[in-house]
Order: sequence, then C-alpha cells, then structure tokens
Amino acid sequence: MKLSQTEENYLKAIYSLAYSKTNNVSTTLISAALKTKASSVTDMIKKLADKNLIHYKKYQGVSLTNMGKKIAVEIIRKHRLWEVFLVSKLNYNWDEVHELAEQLEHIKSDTLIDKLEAFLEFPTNDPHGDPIPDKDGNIKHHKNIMLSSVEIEKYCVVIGIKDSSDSFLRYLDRIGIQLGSTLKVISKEAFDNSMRIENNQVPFSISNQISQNLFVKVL
Amino acid sequence: MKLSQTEENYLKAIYSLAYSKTNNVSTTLISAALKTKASSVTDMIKKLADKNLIHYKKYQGVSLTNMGKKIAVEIIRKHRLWEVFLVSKLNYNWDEVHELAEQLEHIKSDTLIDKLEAFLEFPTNDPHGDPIPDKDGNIKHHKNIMLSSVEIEKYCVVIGIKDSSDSFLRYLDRIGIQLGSTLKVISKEAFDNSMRIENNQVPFSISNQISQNLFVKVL
DNA sequence: TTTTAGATTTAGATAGGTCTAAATATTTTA
DNA sequence: TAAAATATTTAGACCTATCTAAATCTAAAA
Repeated sequence: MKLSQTEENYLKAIYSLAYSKTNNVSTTLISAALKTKASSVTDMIKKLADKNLIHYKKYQGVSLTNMGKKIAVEIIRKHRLWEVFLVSKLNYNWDEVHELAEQLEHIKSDTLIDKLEAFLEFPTNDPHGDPIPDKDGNIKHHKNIMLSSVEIEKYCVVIGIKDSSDSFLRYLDRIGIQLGSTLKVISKEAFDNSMRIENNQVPFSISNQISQNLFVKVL
Repeated sequence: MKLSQTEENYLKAIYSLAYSKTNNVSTTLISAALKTKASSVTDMIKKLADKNLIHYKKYQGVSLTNMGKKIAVEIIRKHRLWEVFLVSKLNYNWDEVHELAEQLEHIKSDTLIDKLEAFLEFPTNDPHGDPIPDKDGNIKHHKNIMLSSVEIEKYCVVIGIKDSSDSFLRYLDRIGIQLGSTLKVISKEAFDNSMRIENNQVPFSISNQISQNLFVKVL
C-alpha cells in the first residue's frame, strides 16, 4: 500500500489520539492535532476510509482498522528510531529531534529502518522514554506510573516523559533530570500537590504539573 | 528560500546536465532526465526563473544563476553524504543507495547535514568516488583520467566511476574492482579498444565501454 | 529559400491537499 | 423538548505539479 506523507500523518495522529480511548476520534480533534481545518479532515477521512485504513460513519468520528493501526505503528517505529539516531549518533539534544524525525519517518524503503535499528543496536526506547515498536508492530508499554503518585520516602527511576514539548524537556535539563535519574520523594504539599524530591542528594520542589508528566518505575 | 522537493530536483538535474557545458540546457534534456513531459518542464522553468534560480529566455534553454547553482550543490552535498552514511554505517552496497539518497537529500534542516558530516568524519568522496562539496559549496573535482587512456605497463588506482548505474556497479563487484583498486595495464587491442589489465595479480580483459567508465589516478 | 522535422510553448484538464463559506447534524442548555 | 451552541459535512475555489493536444517556433534538408 502506497501512502502519501499526508495520509501517513493522518494515521499517526488518529493513532495517538485514540490511544487509551474506546470512543472514536472526532474530526475536530484531528484538525487540531494536524493544524488543518475540519473540512480538510473530512475530505481526507473519506479517502482513508475508501482505502480501508479507518472505520468511518458520518458524524460519528473515526477509528483505525487493523491495517491502519499497523501502518501507524510502523511510522511511530520509524520516528522513534530516527530520534535515537539523531540523539545518540549526531549529538542532538532530546528537545531538538522531533521535527526532524517527523520528516525522516516518511522515507520510503523496505530495508532502511531495519538496518538503522541494527546499527543502533536494537534500542528499546526513544530519547523521551517512549517504547520502540518491534518489526512486527509489538510495543512494550511501560506501566504508566506518574511521579505524582509515588509515596513519600520511596525511590523511583524516571523512565519516560508524557508531554515531550521542547520547553518541558529543556526545563528537565536545567533541573538535572534525565531518563534513568533516580529520585526520592521527600514530601508532598496537600494544597497544591507540589512535591519535594531529591535527585543526586540535591533536594528541590516541583509542581504537580511537572510530577504528572514524568513516568517512573518505583524501586 | 524555501523550495519544494520537485524544485530542488529540477535544479539538481539542470546542474548535472550543464556540467562541463557552456551552452544552455534544453527543455527536452531536462524532461528526459526527470522523466516528465517537456510541457511540464516549461512550466517549472518559468517558476524557477521567477525565483531567480535560473536564466531563461523562451526557446533558448536555461542555465543556473549563482543562487541556483549554490542550491544545487547543497543538494548534491546532502545526497553524497547520505550515500556515505548508508554504505559505511548501514552496510548497504554501493549499487543500492542512490534511490534512498534521492529521498534523504530533501530533508530540511539547518544543522542535520553538518552534524552528519562530522559523524562520518568528513569524508571527501561518496561511495562511487564522486567528491563531496564542502559547507561552502567548494568541490574538489578530480582530474578526469579514464582507465582507457592509461598507457601500457603503467599502474593506476581507481578513484571514481562515471556511470554509476546499478548494473555497472554490480559488474565491478563481480570482477573485483572497487574504489582504491590498483590496476596494471598489460595491453590494448587496437581493433575494439578493449584492454587487458591486472588486478591483484589476476589478469583479465575489459571492453572499451568499461575502461571509459572508470576514473583513475596514474601512479 | 522554402519545406519539413523536431523542439518548445500554450491552453485546458486532472489529481492531491487545502481553504472559506454555507448547509446540515448533533449536543447542550435553558 | 425547543432553542442555541457546537461540530461536521458539502460545495466551490485555489495551488502545485503533472498531463495531452494543439499551436508556434527553430533548425535542418532539399
């Protein structure tokens, strides 16, 4: 199946929006995600439905077919492997690679991405901690434990970031938190849900917004 | 200046066709190179002339402006660096990389290609021996000495390939010739210009067509 | 130098992806 | 449950890049 870059982007967007949702994805949601107008989305939706990549009934929103899901996951695989390449080989920072990977993920080749994966020595996660789907589309989702829900006195390791916006990633750089950092929860403030934590023996406070954006594994 | 992939391909094609020619490049030549119709070329030519990337007068063919030349060389730089990456890092063969590089050369980024170049440790030539333009667009062309013009008894090193078609590259693989191979010219046949050469002590014959496709440096 | 062949350009059409404005459907709220 | 607000779809337009067919120009041959 040959798809245009645009079609691929729609599938990817629908996949991301549908994640952890049973209900269908609405036209407006897609248009917001892709920064297009709702009318453009309606047009494209029809096209993708004709190709059996999504389920669509007028006014009911859409969901991916198995075929559509497979393609979406392939694109995500490419995106994340390219991000690993950019960070680990070309020395980009983790907040600089998204846009570039958005382009690279659309390179068409039957062999490229598997060769890239081998060259990178089969990484399991991208620079933001998101899991890299394997060749067959299987994804090892880590359990979504947020730092905000870790109990006082417990230690945990940062394994992922929920909102990987550039500004958030740069904030993490500034306060010295990266993937693999071991944090200790010292205390929580009831009134604003901020928490006091320790990283490398250095204690500091973070807002609830921050602690809800960090996935951790409790030790 | 933001250019579409198509516009970039036109500039690249015009650059290659104009190489070592004083006269302008014709519409038909471009259409053949890009496998489009002449009428499509005329349309695009007007567009590129409006952007001051080519000189164009009706029925007179085109030539690149300095700006157009600069952009064409940048694309060639990207193409060749990606080819090096594919061969030296991802283990592609030299006959497999052209099509992929055609896609990768159009990735838009201010920093990517320089970082890639550093990662590859500043290669000077692509897998077919073609020189890689530097950041400022300077190209070190090697003198175009063909194997066919090397004198009997002389030794020479293969430094480039003129026609890098897949089939020719695979032929070279089969007979064991690669970039850097040292060849000795044993004899020449006057009637068909074929020549007998030696590679790693192994003597064999090659046709004139082959010997005119190999650039060499005489030792 | 006139005819003819070949190259080039123009005119009008098509396809993909987008948009605005208007029409229609659904959901919310009073 | 009817009115109002919001979401979605349709209709018609535009832009890019392409095509075919026809018109025009240039160069070669007679």
